[in-house]
Amino acid sequence: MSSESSRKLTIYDLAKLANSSPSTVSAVLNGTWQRRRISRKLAKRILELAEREGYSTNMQARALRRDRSGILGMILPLYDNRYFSSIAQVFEAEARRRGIFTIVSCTNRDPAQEREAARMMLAYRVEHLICTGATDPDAIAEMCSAAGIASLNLDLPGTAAPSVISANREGARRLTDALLDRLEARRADAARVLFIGGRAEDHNTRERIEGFRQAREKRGLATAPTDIVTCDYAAEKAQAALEAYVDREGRLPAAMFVNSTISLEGIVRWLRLGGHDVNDIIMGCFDWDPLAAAFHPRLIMMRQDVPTMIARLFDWIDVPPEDPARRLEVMPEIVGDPM
Amino acid sequence: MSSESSRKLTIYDLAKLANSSPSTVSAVLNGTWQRRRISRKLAKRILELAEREGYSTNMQARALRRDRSGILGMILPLYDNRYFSSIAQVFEAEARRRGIFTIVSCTNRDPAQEREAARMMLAYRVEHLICTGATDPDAIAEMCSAAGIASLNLDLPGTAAPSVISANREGARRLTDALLDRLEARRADAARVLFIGGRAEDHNTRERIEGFRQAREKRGLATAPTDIVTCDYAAEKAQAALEAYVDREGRLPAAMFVNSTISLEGIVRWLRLGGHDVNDIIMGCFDWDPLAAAFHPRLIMMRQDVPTMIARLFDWIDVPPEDPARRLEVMPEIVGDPM
DNA sequence: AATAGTTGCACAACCGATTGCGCATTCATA
DNA sequence: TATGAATGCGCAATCGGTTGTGCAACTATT
Repeated sequence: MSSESSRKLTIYDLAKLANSSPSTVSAVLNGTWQRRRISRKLAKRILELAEREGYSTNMQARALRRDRSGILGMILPLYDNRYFSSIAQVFEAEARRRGIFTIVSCTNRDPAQEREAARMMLAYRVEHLICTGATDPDAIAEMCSAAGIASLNLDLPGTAAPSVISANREGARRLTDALLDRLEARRADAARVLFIGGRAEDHNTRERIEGFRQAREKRGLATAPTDIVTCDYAAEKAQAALEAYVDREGRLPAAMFVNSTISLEGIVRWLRLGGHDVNDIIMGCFDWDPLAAAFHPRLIMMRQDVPTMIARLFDWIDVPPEDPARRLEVMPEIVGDPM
Repeated sequence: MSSESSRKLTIYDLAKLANSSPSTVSAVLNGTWQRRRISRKLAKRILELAEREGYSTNMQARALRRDRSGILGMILPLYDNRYFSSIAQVFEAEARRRGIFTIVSCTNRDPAQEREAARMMLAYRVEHLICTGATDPDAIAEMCSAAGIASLNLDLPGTAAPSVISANREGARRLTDALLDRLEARRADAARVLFIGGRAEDHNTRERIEGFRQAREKRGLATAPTDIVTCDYAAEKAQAALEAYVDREGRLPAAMFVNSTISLEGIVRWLRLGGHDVNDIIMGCFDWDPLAAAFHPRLIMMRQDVPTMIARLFDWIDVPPEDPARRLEVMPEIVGDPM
């Protein structure tokens, strides 16, 4: 804490102050001093000195020499929903617990930004790159493998790197079951169930649609193409899509499978604006938001198990799977009173 | 893209391939070649070569030599609300536009984590450190100035570094005015207005309380200590605090000034659980969340002007203010039909 | 043809840490 | 007392860029 003289303190300065050598100081500071047979006494003296002078290792120099940055990179579509923000937070927390530094960058579901962010992360020589919800995970996996850096996919799977994702199909089956149970309890027309939100070309949406279809099929219900509206995630798109659906059908759906909280926002807004009671429609959302739950306690939500997903991710950071196309599904949890 | 032979390509490899020297390659790649009088022809050849071979600058080496990392650091309490997540996103977007790399770290409103994150960022030699909503901004500002690194505060002000914050007092006055207008329109008892959420020791909460008080005073209304409950931000705390208030007063408040969406969550949940109609209470929230707005269109919200705040922040990154205690207030915007 | 100025590039010394290697001491053993 | 092993530490090369300096070769000037 003393002598904030002018420039940053280096191991050379410390060596001079301690009447020792830079290599010794280095060994002491990075904990390899026993292996180098530095005496405990000298080590202690140097450590105290470093502490007193407020020394901090220059990570650039260390990274350069070690050829490892000690940084973990993650790219993320957005921060603005509970799922992704929780991914970022849990990821950071676990990394911090391990003393690893993280760099998180959001890329707005835009393939060009994803590539650009990946390029930057590779330039900073991150040790692993986690691609979360990437629109083109394989493109990034290839950039990484060309650079000799391991990459992992999260949330949306790829074929060129191992992937940890939610069990979308099974989760969707369960969510759909819950919706259908409620419809039966209410003796409503189980045909009028609408799946809304997401992208047809995105793996998770496809899986959820398949789960939706299977759950209905099991009860002898057919699913028509008009029952499924993959209008992208944005609130405005969901709003417009619901309006179009109601125009066409002439009435509201009896139940809805909403594919994200962001879509939910548009749907709730449209219902409000039209003077409808949100509670008249049985709603499930494949996502979780506590504020939505507070406002609408009858809303059924699938909460994706972020802590487990991140834990599996770190398992693979520790021990990379041999199969580069390895895929692991983590079961999400249904929240909100199912009946 | 060719020859992903084995190791990462360096300027030495490129120099050999181009029959040139590392210094020339370096100058070409970082754009200083004209100043060094490298011929246009050679520059072009080297650039093409680098492109073809997929060269990427080792940022650690560059940072070490230049003694500047090209990284901007930000610490943040959390990602899980729209205000902070939007700060992170807008900050990143602007930095990306300028070709600057960012590192964002969330520190859970915990002073120890804040210091630890700051220490890491300083070790990575960030060029500026932005402290957002820090519980102890001055401690971090001092760490930074000891390390010779500029720091700025965002959202919560400090005295040791310049601060960009919301105009909390004026915003709170306006929000309170809107609440009181509605109360009058409804001929409800304007005395029963509750300010809830936040921390008494935090600058923003104090300012908002002062604005709340002033707006009421202007209408001849006194504010009692029991009208103000700074129970921290967490949903559970707000829930418990509201319950205690209602127990004591024997009835619900006529209106509420809720100090954050996270507190709002607890309040709405408690009202729902108690079977109350959320619409019976006139509510304002000093924060903004589109999902809440969709569910509760009568809710009045103050949306903090994140784009402007970030723009001012970058103004100060470009040209640091002379006064280290400089403070700038950015006006938030009232959203939701005021009447 | 001699001199001065310009053009075009390469040399080599850094930046701050890490690490293989080797050289003095000291200690144990014969 | 000589010999071998163990102890304790410093030397110097290295990671991959950046940048001050210098030196040819070429052009313009008188």
